[in-house]
Amino acid sequence: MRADAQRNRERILAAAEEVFLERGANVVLDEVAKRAGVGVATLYRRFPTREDLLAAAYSARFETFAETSRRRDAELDPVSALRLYLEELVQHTNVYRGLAASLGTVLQVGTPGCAATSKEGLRLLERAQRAGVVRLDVTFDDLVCVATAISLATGQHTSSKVRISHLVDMFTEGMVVR
Amino acid sequence: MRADAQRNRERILAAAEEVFLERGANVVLDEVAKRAGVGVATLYRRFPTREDLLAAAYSARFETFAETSRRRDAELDPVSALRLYLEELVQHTNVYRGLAASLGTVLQVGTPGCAATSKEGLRLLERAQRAGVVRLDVTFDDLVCVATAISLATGQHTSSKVRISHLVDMFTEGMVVR
DNA sequence: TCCTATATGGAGATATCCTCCACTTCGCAA
DNA sequence: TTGCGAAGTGGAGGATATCTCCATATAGGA
Repeated sequence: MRADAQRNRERILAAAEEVFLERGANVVLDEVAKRAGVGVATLYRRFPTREDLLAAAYSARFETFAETSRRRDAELDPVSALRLYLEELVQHTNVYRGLAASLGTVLQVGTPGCAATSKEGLRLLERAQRAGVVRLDVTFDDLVCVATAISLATGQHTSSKVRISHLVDMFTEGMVVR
Repeated sequence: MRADAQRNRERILAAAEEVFLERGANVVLDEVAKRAGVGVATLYRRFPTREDLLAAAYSARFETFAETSRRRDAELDPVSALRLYLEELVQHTNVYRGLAASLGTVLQVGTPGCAATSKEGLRLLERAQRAGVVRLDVTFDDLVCVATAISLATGQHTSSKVRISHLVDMFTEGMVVR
């Protein structure tokens, strides 16, 4: 990519981050372009769909999230690790209002951060399954569905950390082998 | 309501049912008006928002659904009844492609069928809670969010009865007292 | 039959998405 | 350096969708 294009790409991501934070994941994209000081065409050329932009804007956060999770691996038993992963995934999803409904799509976009997050989730899931503490019929997509449900249930109202934690507990219990 | 207005209302609902089934819940509403042989203004006057129209068009189905659920009350234990309710709610939601995202709003619109469905869900939930088999901190809104998430996760692909059932199981497990 | 509250339709104002293309800029090769 | 082709750009405007305004029509009671 040409240097100027790269520069614009970064400006767009910075603007997207700001605008999504302020006004949610469903803002008019012209607003993002304007804030980035760039034409809409440039934005659409680089990020053909809203999900592409969301995934890219969120990539860095997701990257950090995955890395953090990976790093504390040894400290937690498989179920606690999975539980915490889910809780943090929901919290991240709630950062952009309206992201919940697209979480599945966004995670599939394949941005480095999204890929890392999916990979880490899968790793934790499989670890727990190998340890025989989580049901074998649970898939990573199921986890995403759980995170979506919790995010939908808690996203509207101002971040109720307690309630998120509560719901995560509840549904993690549902996945545990008894 | 004047007789001609009533007639038009019914035509709009019949057209909406057809069009939503064929092309999903996000079709252009002009299409519905055209098929009903009515101006758009008439449609918007009667159903100010898409959700109003969806709720009205879906009212009959939801009515039947609630009634069916109510009728088999004696045959099932509280958890099985709740589980089946959830599964059927998701299946109904998937009938109109794209309805999932509006499920919460639609259920709140207060059409007779929607009200009956909410009421029945709440009844089943409270019955299970009184029987001490479902956690007391689960609300009806949580159920709706779960149904929405499952519907979002399964709605795109056809023939996902197995997957729906699996996800419903998982979430139900989580809500059960152990 | 008349009269008016009620209802109608479709043109068009408004909003959003996305593309086209004339023009600009980068950066390599000579 | 400079020239030049490939890469990139912006914003006007087409396409699509939503929703309203208001001149006109009509049901149905008096």
